[in-house]
Amino acid sequence: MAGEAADRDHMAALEKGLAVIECFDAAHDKLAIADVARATDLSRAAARRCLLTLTKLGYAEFDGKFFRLTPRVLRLGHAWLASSALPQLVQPFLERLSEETHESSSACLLDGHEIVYIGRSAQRRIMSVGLSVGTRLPAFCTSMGRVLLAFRDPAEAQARIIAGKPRALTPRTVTDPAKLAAILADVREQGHCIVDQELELGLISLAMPLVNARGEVIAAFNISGQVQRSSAGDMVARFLPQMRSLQAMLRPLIT
Amino acid sequence: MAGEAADRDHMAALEKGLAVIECFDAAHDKLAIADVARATDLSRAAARRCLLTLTKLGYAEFDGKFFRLTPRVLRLGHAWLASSALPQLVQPFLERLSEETHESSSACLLDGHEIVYIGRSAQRRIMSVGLSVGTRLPAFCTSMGRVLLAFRDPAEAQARIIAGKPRALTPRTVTDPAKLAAILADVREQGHCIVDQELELGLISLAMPLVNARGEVIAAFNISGQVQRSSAGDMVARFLPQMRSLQAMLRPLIT
DNA sequence: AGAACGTTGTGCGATAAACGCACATTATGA
DNA sequence: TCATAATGTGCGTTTATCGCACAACGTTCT
Repeated sequence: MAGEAADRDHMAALEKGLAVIECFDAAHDKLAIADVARATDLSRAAARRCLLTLTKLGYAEFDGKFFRLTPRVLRLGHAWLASSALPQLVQPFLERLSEETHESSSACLLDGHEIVYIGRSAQRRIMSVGLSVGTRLPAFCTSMGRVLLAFRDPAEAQARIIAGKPRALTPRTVTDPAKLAAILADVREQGHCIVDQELELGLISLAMPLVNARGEVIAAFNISGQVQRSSAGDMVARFLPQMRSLQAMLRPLIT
Repeated sequence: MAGEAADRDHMAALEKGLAVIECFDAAHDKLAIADVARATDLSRAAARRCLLTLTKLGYAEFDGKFFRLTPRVLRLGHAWLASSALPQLVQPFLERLSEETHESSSACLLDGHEIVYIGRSAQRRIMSVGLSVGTRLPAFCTSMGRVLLAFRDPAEAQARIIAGKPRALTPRTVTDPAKLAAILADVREQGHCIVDQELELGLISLAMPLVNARGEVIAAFNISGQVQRSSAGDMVARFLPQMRSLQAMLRPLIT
């Protein structure tokens, strides 16, 4: 067992196939071969081979003109959901929190410069886009994202922010890395983060870290509501105690 | 444009990689190379190449001994969730139904001989296994599965049942294809299906089809509870009206 | 109608990528 | 301590993948 393996063995076909799956999204529910080739930067022949293989395996279907994913691809994401303890652990707590507060609550992880939802209990539809497990949002302008960035090495957080090329999503979005660094320092000190309409106008959100038994921040959870129902100050006053209690309750349960 | 393409181009590497991802599940959250090779019937070398590639792409991680999936694989399942209208449409309705009834409700599709959860609102943890979007259960012994089978061609339903090799999950599970066929006929006639502790002891579930604007059955939804809280008859009496109302409400909204 | 364009399916030779074996090395456990 | 099993690496072989070129097809112009 000597040094690390060279990247000599790199299954290119697998990489291409996964890219093909990922190029389907809300705006592109059905795609022709040429569309996929363009979206993935593959040759038409390669895109076609991928799509044909995916169809043969049941992950996609073809109506003679367009390809479309099938629910079978859920197996892939579910492989992680089922094999990871955290989502199953936090989901019932989110549901209770959501029921008690009559607001939506979520939990997520940091992945690169994005946050990934791993649990959610919605009270009403609050955002224009639907949120669900697996949804990804930019970390720099979300309450949970800022929490997760705040509890990392500042240089690394900065790098992740810049890697995400922050763009303003509302007139209130802070995109300047220096200002964000100052905000993260505050978040780290206070132990929670509130984001007021920086992701979407009318949306306000309060997040806290999820800490494991060893004291490491491994995820974040939040409560979000509409600004006309509660101001930022309101939310902190009304929900922070319950959130702290949930945080403490989960801490010894997370390995 | 002549006859159908031969399966000459079949990207074997893609098939293997997807199989590797899917071999992770609740019972196998971290796997060594040899474990994956056994689970997928690949050679150790091939399994290793897949895992290395997945790691390089960020879908898996390696701690020197075991491989583990990362939340990045959620991108794959999310590609379908985002590109399909149905899950986003039904989720808020499930949450309302669940809130009104104080019981858990779910929606699912039929995929082969299994049902796939595409939405869920849990009121409390009722099953020993955690249910979430992407979870798969056998169709033949679940209320939603029987609904979805009942509204298909009986011969096809029969074929799907047999393909699934029905096994009894509780002492009450019906596994005989002939008896199942009779049950499906009843379900079709009544328009709903109740399953009483055939999936798990103590669990009782009432399902109905989700019908689109053209009158086609495309999915199913259910309410499930614990037998000590409500008998089968209770559930039909208490929940059927609300479920019928939800069914009618959704019908014109589903394309 | 006819032409020009974009898209698709197919075949094929060339290339490199994936294969699977063997060997050395290192845990793990009886 | 020895035996078993798992891992990393290298290499010759095979075959899977590539990307081009061509023909067929549908659309949209003039």
